[in-house]
Amino acid sequence: MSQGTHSGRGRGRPSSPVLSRERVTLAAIRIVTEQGYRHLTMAALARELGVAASALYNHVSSKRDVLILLQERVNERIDDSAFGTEPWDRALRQWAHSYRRCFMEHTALIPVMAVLPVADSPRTLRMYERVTRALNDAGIVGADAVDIIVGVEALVFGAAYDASAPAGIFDPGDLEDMAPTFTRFAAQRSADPRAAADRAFELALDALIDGLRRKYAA
Amino acid sequence: MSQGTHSGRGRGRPSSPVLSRERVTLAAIRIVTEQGYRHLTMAALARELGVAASALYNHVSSKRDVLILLQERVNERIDDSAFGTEPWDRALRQWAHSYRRCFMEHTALIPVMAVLPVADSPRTLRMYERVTRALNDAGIVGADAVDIIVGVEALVFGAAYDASAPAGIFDPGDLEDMAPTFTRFAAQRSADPRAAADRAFELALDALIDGLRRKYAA
DNA sequence: ACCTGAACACCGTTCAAGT
DNA sequence: ACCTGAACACCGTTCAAGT
Repeated sequence: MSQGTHSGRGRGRPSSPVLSRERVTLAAIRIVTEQGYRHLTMAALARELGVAASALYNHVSSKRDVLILLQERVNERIDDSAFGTEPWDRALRQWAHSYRRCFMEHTALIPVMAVLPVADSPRTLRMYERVTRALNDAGIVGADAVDIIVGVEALVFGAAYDASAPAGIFDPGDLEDMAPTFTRFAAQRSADPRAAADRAFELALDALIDGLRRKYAA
Repeated sequence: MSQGTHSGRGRGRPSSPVLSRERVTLAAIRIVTEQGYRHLTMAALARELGVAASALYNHVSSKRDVLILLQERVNERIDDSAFGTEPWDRALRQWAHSYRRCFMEHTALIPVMAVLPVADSPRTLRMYERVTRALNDAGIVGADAVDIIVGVEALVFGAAYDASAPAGIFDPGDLEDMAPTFTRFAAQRSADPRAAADRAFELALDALIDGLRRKYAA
């Protein structure tokens, strides 16, 4: 579970090492933002850092480990501050919006993130604690509070995929005759697919939260 | 877009070919159900069919193409029949449940499915038409109808991931002190994580649909 | 038209050897 | 402790050659 040989604080020669988990993480972020996840390979990571690929394994245990490091950084930017100031329903809404925005450009992390034990991600755990506490203060306790987190997260992940989809996925092409009603209703989508994805998410999220509000009304 | 050299209906010698898109699909399903997606490689697929890996490329254009074929088969089993008989809100609920059940064991297909143009998937398009039509009959028209599909789908995909997660992902381990409230609320989850995932999905879906029902009340 | 066999350009990961 | 270089066991895909 706990990997990561930390650099030399002991005595002995001070031959300060080139690599560290921190450096690996930063290099990974650079590659991902500049070239995309397709180009994030152990070889590319090593090249970016000016070392042999095998050297990376002194600091991370696998490529999955690198993805977890990356996920931790992305998670850091999710804004959950509203849980301190706003009523729970408004805070939940703001949190979900920020959450989705963070993962829209990082859908490659979703399969990792969605099944990652919280024990391996302190940031995530801290976030969950904050949300749970706010729900608790609002009278939503026990399994229900966790279920709400899980449910909202599910919508967020799915919506992040949708937002990352290429334009025109709802264009039926030459299959139009098969789905005349859908084609007609989906036509506007092609104009601004990004805005359409935003609206779809907002519609679902607002309905979800409205349903929750009603269920847990004070 | 249209690949797939169909087998010989013409004259010439009847040297009936070994492969076909159908056979490739069936072999892929066999591998996936018996060994899991990790083992689905072009080499394994070829071995299963008793041919060279390069032979596959006479029938599919890429591995992604195989995954699309697979997705088409999984999609086939989603039950949308309730849209013919039940009120739209109940039908939506039943559809979402079936949808999630189908993709729980096929989360590997979600990244493909979520960004796949409907023009490449007749089954999906037909399903969308059916849902749209039912919503239309209930007075929900235009972009909203498509947004509802997209929103429900997002929740379904995210929830499918959650349901496929290994047991104990909400166990904080030695980080318990960091999140006491969350730990307490999540404790029950470890007993039966499958049932917990089901409940979380149901809670979110019911809230979502309740919110929609209220918004589009007749 | 459809298949084989060899080859290509990659992957992630391991490990003996060095300092 | 940390790095290199070589090697391993794979990937997906292409293509000339056969029938």
